[in-house]
Amino acid sequence: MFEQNLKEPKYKLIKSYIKSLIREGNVKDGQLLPSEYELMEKFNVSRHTVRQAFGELAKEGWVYKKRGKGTFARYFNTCDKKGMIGLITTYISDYIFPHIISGIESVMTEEGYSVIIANTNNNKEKEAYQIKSLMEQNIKGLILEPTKSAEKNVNLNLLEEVLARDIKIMFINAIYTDLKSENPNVGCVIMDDVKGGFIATEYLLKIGHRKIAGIFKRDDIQGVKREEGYRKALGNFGIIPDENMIGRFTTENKRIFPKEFVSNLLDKRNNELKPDAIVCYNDEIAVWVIQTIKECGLSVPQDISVVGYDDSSLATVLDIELTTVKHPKKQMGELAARHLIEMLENNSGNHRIIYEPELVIRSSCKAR
Amino acid sequence: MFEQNLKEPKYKLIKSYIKSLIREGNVKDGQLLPSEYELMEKFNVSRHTVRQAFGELAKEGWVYKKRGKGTFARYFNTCDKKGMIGLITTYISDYIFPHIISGIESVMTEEGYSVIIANTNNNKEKEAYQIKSLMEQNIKGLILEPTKSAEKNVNLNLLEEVLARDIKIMFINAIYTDLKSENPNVGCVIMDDVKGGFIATEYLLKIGHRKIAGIFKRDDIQGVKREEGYRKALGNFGIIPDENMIGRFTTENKRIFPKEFVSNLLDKRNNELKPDAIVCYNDEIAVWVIQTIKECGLSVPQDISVVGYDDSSLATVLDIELTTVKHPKKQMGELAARHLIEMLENNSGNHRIIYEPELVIRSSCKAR
DNA sequence: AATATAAACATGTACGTACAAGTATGTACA
DNA sequence: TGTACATACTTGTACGTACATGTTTATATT
Repeated sequence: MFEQNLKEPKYKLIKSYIKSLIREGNVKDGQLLPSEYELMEKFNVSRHTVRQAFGELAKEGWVYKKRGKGTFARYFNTCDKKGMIGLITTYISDYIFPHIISGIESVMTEEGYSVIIANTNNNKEKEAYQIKSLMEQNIKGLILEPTKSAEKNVNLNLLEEVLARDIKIMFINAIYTDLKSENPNVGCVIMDDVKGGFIATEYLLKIGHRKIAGIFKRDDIQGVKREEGYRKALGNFGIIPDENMIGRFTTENKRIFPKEFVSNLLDKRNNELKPDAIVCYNDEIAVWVIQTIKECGLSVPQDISVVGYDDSSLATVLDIELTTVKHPKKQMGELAARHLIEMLENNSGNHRIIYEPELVIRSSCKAR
Repeated sequence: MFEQNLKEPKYKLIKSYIKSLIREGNVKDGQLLPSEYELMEKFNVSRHTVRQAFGELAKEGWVYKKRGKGTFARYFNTCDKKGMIGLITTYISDYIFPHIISGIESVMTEEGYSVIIANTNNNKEKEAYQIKSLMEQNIKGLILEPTKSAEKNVNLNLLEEVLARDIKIMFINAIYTDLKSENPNVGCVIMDDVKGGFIATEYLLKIGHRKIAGIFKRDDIQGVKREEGYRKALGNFGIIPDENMIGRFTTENKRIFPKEFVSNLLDKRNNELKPDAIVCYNDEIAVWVIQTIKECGLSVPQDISVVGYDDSSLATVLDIELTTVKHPKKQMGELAARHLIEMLENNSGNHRIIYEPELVIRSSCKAR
C-alpha cells in the first residue's frame, strides 16, 4: 500500500509513465494516449490526480489535449531533429545582417537544426535578456554577434553560465576577448579588421592620396580595429595622422555624426583639414559621407575619394559605385553554422576562422 | 452570478489579475503575492480555482512558489517561458522580408516569446519539411507566409494537423483559402492586392496612359490579385487589355522573364504592342523592367512610365525613384505578432486584418 | 437515403473536503 | 538564556462531486 509512497507523489508517477510511453515509442507522435478515466482505473487514483499529471505534461510540451477527443502524444526533440540553435545579432533587418542570418539558417536547416533568432539593437541590457531567454529554451549552441564589443563586457558572467550548461558559443563579426580564447567550446568567424582598414587606406595611399580622413565606430571592436589598420597604413607611408581628421561615433549618434564631421572637415574656414580621401567604417557611413560631400558642393571621386567597408548592397546601388572591403556576409553565416555543427557533433578541430579581407575596386576613388 | 461567466473562466480572470499586479509593479520582483486563501476570499472562489491560476502562472514563469512561505512574483528574472512561435517565410534575407521578420521579432521578444525562423525558398516540399520540423518543437503559434499560394495547397493536411495540435496559425501576405476561413484559430494580415493593382493602374490611366502593359507573378495569390485589380481598372476605363501585353512569370523564371517580356514588347517589329506604361508585380521586377527599357534605348518616365509595388528600399535608391504601392512591411510583422498573441492569450476578437494599400507617387511616371 | 436525436465519452471548469509538510512565531518549560 | 512545543500560516497532494462543452457513434425519424 505505501511502498510507492516513500517519496514520489502519485501524479509524478503517472507523469513518468506517460513520458515512458512516448519516449519508448509505444504511443507515437500525434497518437491518442489513454483517457483520464482509463488512467484513473489503471492507477486507482482520482481524476484530479490524472489531470495534474496531464496538465503539467501539456505545459511542458509532451502532450496536447483536444476537448472532446482526448490527449495526444507530441514527440519533440526526436532523433531526426537535432535540436535548436540560438542566434543573437545586433540587428535583423538592416544592412548585411539579413544575409548573415540567411546563411546560418540555410545550413542549420539543411543539417536538421532549428534556429531561434533574437536581436539586441546594440543594447547590452537587451543582450543580457536575450541570452537568458535562449538559455531557457534548451538550445544546443549559440551564435552570437557581440553588442558594443569594444566596451566592457558586462555579460561575461552570463556567457560563462551558457558554457556551464554545455552550450557551445560561436561568435561572428567580433569576439568578447575576456572569454578564455583556448576554450574548445568557443569558436568564431571574424574578419581581420585591422587588415581590412589597412588595405583600404593603403589603396588610397598608393593612388596618390596623402590627406586621408577616417571615420570609425568606437563602440565595437570592428571599428577600433579598422582604425588601427588605417593608422598602420598611414604609418607605413610615414604619415602621422592629424587627430582632427579622425572621427569616432557610437551607435547612439551614428545618424548625426558623419554629416557633422564631414561638413566640419570641408568647412572653408579650416582649409588645412580638407581631405583628399575618406576611409569609412562601413558602406552605410560611406553613403552618408558621399551625401554630405555633395551637399557641400564637392563631388566624389573628382574632389574627394571615398572608401567603404562590407561590400553591401548599398555599394552598387548608387550612381557612384563604392570601392569597399569585401565582407563574407552569407558565407560568414554558413561558415559559422558549419563550424558550430562541427563543435557540437565532433567536438574537435580549430573553430577560429579569421577571414582575410579583400578590396573591391569600383568608382568612388580617383588617383591624384 | 453569471454576468462574468459569459466567456472567460474564473481562473483566467485570476491569472490576469495576478499578471497585472506584476506587470504594473504593484508586486515587484521577488515580492510576496497574496496567498491562496486571500484570493479565495477576494474572488469568492474555491482554493482549487486559485491553485489552477497560480499553477499555470508558475509553469509560464510569472511566479514561483515556496512551500510554507508563499507565492512570489518573478518579473525581471525569467519572465520569458511564454513559449515559442514558429515563423516560416519564403525568403529571409531578400527584398522586404527582413523588415517583416524584424517587426515580428521585436513584438514577440517584447511580449516574452521566442521566434524560430525558417524559410522555404518558395518551394512546397521545403515548406512541408519546415512545418513538420516546427511541429516537433513545442511552438504555440505559427506565422506562415504561404509558398506558391496560387497553386494547389498540397500541404493542407499538414496545416490541419498543426491546428489539431492547438497551434494557432497567422498568415501573412497571403492565405491558403482552402482552410475554413471562419476558424477562430486562424488569422491573417494581408493586403488588399486587388485594390493595390487597381490603384496603380488607375493612376496611370488618370494621368493619360491607355496602352498599359502588366507583368505579374502567377504562382502566388498576390500576383493573381494584382493582375485582377489591373484588369478591373482598365475595365473601368472601357479598355479591354491586349493579352499580349500581360506577362506572367513564376519563381523559377523570374530572373529571365521580365527582360524577355519587355524587350519583346519594345521590339520595333511589333510596334502595336509598344506600351505607354507598365504595371509591375513588385519593385524588384520594376527595377529589371527599367533596366531593360534603358537597354532598348528608351527612358523612364519620358518614353514609358513604370509603377512598382511594395515601396521597398529599391524604390528610392535608383536615380529614377519608383512610384509604387505601399506595403506595411515591418508594420505587417508587428500586426501579425500582436494579433497572434491576442489569439493565444485571449482567444477572442477578429484577427483577419486586410491592409488598405496606398500609392506613393515619385518620379517613374509621367503624364501624357 | 438523408437528417435529427440521443447516448457515450472525451476534456474543461468549479465546487467541496482532508491531510501532509514546510515556515515562522510566540509561549512554556528546563 | 535557550530549547521544545503548540499554533497559525503557507503551499502540496489527494480524495470526492457536479455540470459544461466538444466529438463521435449509434439509433430513430423523416
